[in-house]
Amino acid sequence: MWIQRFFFKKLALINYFFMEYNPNSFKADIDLFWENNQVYKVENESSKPKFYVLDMFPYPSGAGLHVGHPLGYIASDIFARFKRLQGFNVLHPIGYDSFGLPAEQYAIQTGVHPADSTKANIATFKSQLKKIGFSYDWTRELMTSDPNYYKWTQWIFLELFNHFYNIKEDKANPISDLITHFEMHGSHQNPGFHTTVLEFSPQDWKSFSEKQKEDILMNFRLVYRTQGTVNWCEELGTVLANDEIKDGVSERGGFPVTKKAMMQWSLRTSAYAQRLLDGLNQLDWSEALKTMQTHWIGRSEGASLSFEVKDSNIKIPIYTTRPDTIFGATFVVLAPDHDLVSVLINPEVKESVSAYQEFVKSKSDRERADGKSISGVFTGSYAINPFTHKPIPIWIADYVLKDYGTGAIMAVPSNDDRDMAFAQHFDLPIVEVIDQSDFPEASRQDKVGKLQHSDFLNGMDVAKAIKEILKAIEEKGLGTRKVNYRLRDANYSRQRYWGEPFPIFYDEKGLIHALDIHDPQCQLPPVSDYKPTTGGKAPLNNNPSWVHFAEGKTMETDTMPGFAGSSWYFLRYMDPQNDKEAFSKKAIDYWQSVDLYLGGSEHAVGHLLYSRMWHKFLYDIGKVPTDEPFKKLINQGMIQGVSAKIWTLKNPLQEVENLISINDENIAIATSQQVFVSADIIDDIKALNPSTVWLLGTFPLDFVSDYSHNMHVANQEGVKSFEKWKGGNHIFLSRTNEFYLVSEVEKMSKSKYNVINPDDIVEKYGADCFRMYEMFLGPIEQAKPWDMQGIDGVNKFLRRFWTLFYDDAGKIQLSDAVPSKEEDKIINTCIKKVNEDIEKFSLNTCVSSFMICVNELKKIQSVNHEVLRKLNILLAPFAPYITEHIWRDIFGEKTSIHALPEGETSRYPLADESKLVADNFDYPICINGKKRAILSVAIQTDNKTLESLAVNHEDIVKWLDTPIKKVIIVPQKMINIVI
RNA sequence: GCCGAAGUGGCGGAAUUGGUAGACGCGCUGGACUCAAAAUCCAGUGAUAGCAAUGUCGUGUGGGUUCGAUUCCCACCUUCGGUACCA
Repeated sequence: MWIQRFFFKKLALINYFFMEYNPNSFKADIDLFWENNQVYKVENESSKPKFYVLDMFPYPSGAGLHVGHPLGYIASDIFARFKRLQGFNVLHPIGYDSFGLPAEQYAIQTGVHPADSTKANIATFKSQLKKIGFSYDWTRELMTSDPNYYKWTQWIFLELFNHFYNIKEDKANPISDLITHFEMHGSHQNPGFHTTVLEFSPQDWKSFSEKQKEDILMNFRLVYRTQGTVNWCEELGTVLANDEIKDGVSERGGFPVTKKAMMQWSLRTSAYAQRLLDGLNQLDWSEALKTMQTHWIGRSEGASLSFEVKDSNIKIPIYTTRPDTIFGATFVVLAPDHDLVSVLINPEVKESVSAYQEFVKSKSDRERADGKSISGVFTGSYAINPFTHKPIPIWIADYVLKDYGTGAIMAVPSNDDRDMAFAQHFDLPIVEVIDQSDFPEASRQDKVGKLQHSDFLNGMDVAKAIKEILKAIEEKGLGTRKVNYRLRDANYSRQRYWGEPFPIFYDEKGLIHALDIHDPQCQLPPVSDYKPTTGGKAPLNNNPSWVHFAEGKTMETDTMPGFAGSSWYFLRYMDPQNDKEAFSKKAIDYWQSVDLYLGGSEHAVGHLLYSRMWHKFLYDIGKVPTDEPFKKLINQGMIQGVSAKIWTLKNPLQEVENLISINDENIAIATSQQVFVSADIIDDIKALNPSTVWLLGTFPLDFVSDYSHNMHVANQEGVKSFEKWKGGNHIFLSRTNEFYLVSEVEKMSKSKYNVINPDDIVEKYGADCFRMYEMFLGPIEQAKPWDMQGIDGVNKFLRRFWTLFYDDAGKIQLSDAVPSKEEDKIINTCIKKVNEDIEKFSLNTCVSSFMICVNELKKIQSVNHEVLRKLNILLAPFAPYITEHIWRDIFGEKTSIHALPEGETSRYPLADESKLVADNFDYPICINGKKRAILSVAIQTDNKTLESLAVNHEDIVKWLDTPIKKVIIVPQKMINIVI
């Protein structure tokens, strides 16, 4: 008997081995098949229409890929495969944004060259990506830190350097054109976009020294050198990026950060402000994203005018969007670092002014913003209001910024909250110039109301008053209408090692010279130390022989910012191996621009704005045929991690007494011991001692024994391993032998110990399941926490799909019969829905449709060859492995499901609408909008018959105790009876 | 503060231009198969009252428009993301 059983079991095992769905049994085979046949290799020439699907450039961090990263990659891969199956020649590349701070930080700590750690990180990243089955053309892989790539980043830099923005032609032109203009006409009517107004004649120009000429041209070049401010951290001896600063202090060490002026390279983004704004109209981006860019560019219309200083010939230029309120301008405020401050200060206030300037400098951006405190000092001088002719005091205050407008404002307390607050704080006069009594909801800055106390403007509404006052300002020659942009030029220098070196050196006179980008000197040299040298000089100074590479020549030692390499990488994918140019004309003429870009909204204004500006510039100089790089853009939401947090005391020693008393144990506590408290007793303790200061620490998820609770619970073993991992002795307070943690949803990050590695999921469930589950989680744009709970549903679906083709006996014999009416309906419903939803990027509902389709086919036990073949192709973009396997194993195909032979225009099934027409429709009959009955009728039934059927329906009659007022029939939707 | 997104069962989420709220999946409950378990299959599953038929309530809150509102309008509340005094 037991022998028989044994035999039987063994047989079952064999069966299991061959016929059960086991994704990992054929994965390697298919990966090899794809690679050997170069299924995803894309040519720059094709008779097929092109389509370019781009993924956001990943930074290859040491932590590797977590389940959040692939969300967008999977979605774009589905779309790329969908397009390919529709007969498009699809460019779908990947590469790495491999310059960046983490690698440099790692180098400082370990001495490992960033190139080496980056290489290792990329290898990990790539192996992880490969496991998920993306249809990338790996021959086009690139990384920004590769000299063969950044050579062309340097080339673009030099092109920018050698161009200026021609405001008359509204495009970038060679700087040589401008020089010619200066030689012939001097500065007069020059077409160059610039920051500082200069006046000189052609004779002046000729007499200028090389250095003077250079300085003038710097005012026009699209990348230029200027005095910029950086976040300086004295204790670390380094410049910090914004995201390295937390709450006004350095993230590492918590040292104070101040503003420091340094000569910096800067990118003249402001020249393109209007075009960047206008270009948004033609883009298929979400309105949310366009709004964000619009705000960032921040166009405002107003007037620029001058206020004369009393008893002086100095004029203060100001910018205002509310010229109508000028009669209410009761003081003038300058930025503390405004150039005119030094000449305006009265001797007796000199000290207090300079003290205030120092005070402002010491404040970080964050402090300026956070501390709502009002500060400022009086300069001792007065300006004359050009309309009231009254003297008004001139102040300096840090709420006015040097970089915006003219760095000076006319303050109108009645119509600006900050001016009002300032006036009240320093007891300055306030004149209410706008009567807003008709608009009780309006804030003081809203442009509504009637003018008062404003001479000839009295009685006008705001819109009219603005028009009139502008006319008056221009007639009197006080100023002009002016458009301003919030968008500022971008700092293009970094005092860092791991970035693109500038192809720039300085001669003995300090003149700037460009290097040939093919010169090996342009490559990033090794350094003895990755830390900055004293005085905030960039780490490249640690290689003196590179810096002083020739007699009298000194290299620029700053490096380019992260956005340099990532602002054009999508163009390089078109022609990645080209060593003659960044990309060939042929390649760009074929691929044009990106058709679909998928990425996170964190890049909304940074990367996406810089890329657009570079692209417009490349368009201006004739290198690209389009002036916008990304036609359609979809933002993917973040997949968040669920973190386990543990309560701990900020100041254990003081609090310990209370804690012990409730724990009923006599524990000796050393000062170094940390006390952790179970979340379920935290309230009790808080009640005992309200002054206790609590902190939430992170608790690695690996140690949590039970994932199913709302609140994580660690058992004793988990607590022990946590303690071991922490090192030292700690005290854990809990009522039971379990320890309660707090669960929190937040960004997945290594430091929060909440990272889920996709490798593990692929290993357990297969790549197809992982891909479909990520899509099934919800809409692509929405952020959502990663939760493994539902993955079984997708896994079950794939198994059921498999059993349409395989049973215990092996392959199922498919039937060549014409599909039944029911089969046709099931498959065409699914085809229709999936086609529509992929286009809409509603991929979660696609997965649902597949589930419904398989469930229904299963129910009627369909073995129809045609139907199942269609379904297999339909599913291929989502689950490339199982479908490729079935394609070959069941349908006996020799070439890949994703490789359309020449001549086949589209393989992706299209719905046959005629199969979807139903004979009957079940009308819900509602009474006053509430469903009361269902009426099943033939589809052609006319409204009159419907009405009489409805009002006589047995479930309806009993409701009709009052007369019918109206019957509303919406064909093939519903019937509503109004009583 | 401002800008943007979103609030629907125990959970993830579905629902065309306003037209049967809760598709699909998870979880849960019961059943079949099994010596048993797993897997699989079948049925049920918003709340509430009722043995049931069925009724009432129900899409963050309060109003409004409409024959009919998750969807449109107004006000408010909450959460998430971005941003920082932009004249």
